[in-house]
Amino acid sequence: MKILRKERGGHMLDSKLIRNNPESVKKGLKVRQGDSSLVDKFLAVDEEWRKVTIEVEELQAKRNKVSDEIAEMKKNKQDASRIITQMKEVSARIKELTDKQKESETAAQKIALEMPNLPHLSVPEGMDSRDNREVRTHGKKPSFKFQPKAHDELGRNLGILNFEQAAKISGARFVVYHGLGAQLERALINFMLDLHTKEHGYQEVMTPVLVNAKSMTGTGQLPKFEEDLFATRDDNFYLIPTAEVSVTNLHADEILEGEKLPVKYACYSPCFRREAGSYGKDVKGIIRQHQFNKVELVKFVQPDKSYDELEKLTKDAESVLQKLGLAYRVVELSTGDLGFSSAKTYDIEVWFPSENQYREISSCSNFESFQARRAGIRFRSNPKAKPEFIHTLNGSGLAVGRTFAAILENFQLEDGSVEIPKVLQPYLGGQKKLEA
RNA sequence: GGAGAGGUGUCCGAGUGGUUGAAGGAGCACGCCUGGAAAGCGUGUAUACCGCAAGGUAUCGAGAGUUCGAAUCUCUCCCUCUCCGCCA
Repeated sequence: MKILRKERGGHMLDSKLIRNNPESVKKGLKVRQGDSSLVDKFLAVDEEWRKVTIEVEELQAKRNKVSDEIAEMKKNKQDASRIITQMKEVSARIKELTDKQKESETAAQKIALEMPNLPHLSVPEGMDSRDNREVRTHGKKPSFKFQPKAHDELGRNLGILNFEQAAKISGARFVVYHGLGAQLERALINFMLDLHTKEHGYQEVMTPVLVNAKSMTGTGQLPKFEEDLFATRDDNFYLIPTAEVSVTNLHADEILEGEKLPVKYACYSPCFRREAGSYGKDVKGIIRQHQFNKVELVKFVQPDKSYDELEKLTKDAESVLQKLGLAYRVVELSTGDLGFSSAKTYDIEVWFPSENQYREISSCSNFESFQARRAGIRFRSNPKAKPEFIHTLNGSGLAVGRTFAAILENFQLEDGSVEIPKVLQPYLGGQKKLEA
């Protein structure tokens, strides 16, 4: 029976919301280019579930009552065999109905887990990324008196990036960092973690990068996006595509104390993505790799604060770019471009001179209670209050490889050397420049 | 990998087939007591689902089974701990 409870809790959207406001849920799904027919499918199965459940519970109530009577009779040495025979039938019927109940339960869950989150009302409506809205820009784009080179060319020439070796030992979409390159990557990780832990109040964690299917379901990667994930062959593990998965699930099936909120974590981890369906896209350089490093920020907050916290989270991520001196802009994703689990997302895009365009380097999202419902993360606003679903947020702070690439491109000199941003120099033994 | 032990409510901990949602204790909350506090005494202290409600149902690691009835019996799995082996 426990599984029933768990599965009910496993819905992404509140099943009561779907039941009571099917039209607004449909609208929400439509506006983000989702499949609104899922609502009617869910409702049909849910109705069946409720019908069976009511009957099951009535019979169970009867069984419980008669069982007590049988116990009483036996105690008084009375013959109970007639009732026992009757109850055999009742039990058989319960079994039958329970199977049916489980069936509709599973079906309802399957549908519900496929439903994406509903967008927040402030999110601009749109079909796709072309309808995203620029919120602000920051920093001055560098101007060059020469043709700026792409980061992969710079990295190769400096001897700090080696794609051939990576292809040899692994395959396409991998890279090997050498010497100061490896050190720069490490410096960036340390710089970001120090900034977020010392100045922004995040608690540092380091988690497993291999997680189970339950965790992947909790944050929304499963069941729908299995093809994007790497999995281990002989054990039931998935490699995390982002530390969001392991960090958010840190508090799965927990009830947090309201006074301790917000809980904020910063986590460095390697991330693994199959990039299925992105063949031919960003094949050059380190922009799109199967494995990359990222410092992730994750927050658990009270629902009424989550949108303020999203603004703060985005600014925390932005401050990394500000300190590094990289030009960027913040973009608000339209309903059509929103990630599966997100209610609202800001992308931070850093300037890439060789491409003459901004590219995503961070994605900051408010998931509201979507992940909390799937993962069972709740809080009590005070010790006596009823538990409520918490709101979860996360954002890259930042994608390290892309930051590495942006530094090479933005701070390159005509001779192919690269100036190291001041804030990173202490992390590199005072080194001021990358030179061949 | 081998051998063994164990998984019960916020925590500790009883419970081996019948009013056990679950003894007892701790903690916490409220009340009494007190000049105030401690002690002491009393009361309360899970979650989810269905239902307008009354109420009902479920939950003692997970799943399956035996039974009229399972926290208690059987099987499978997961996890934790101890010892041995191996090892960064």
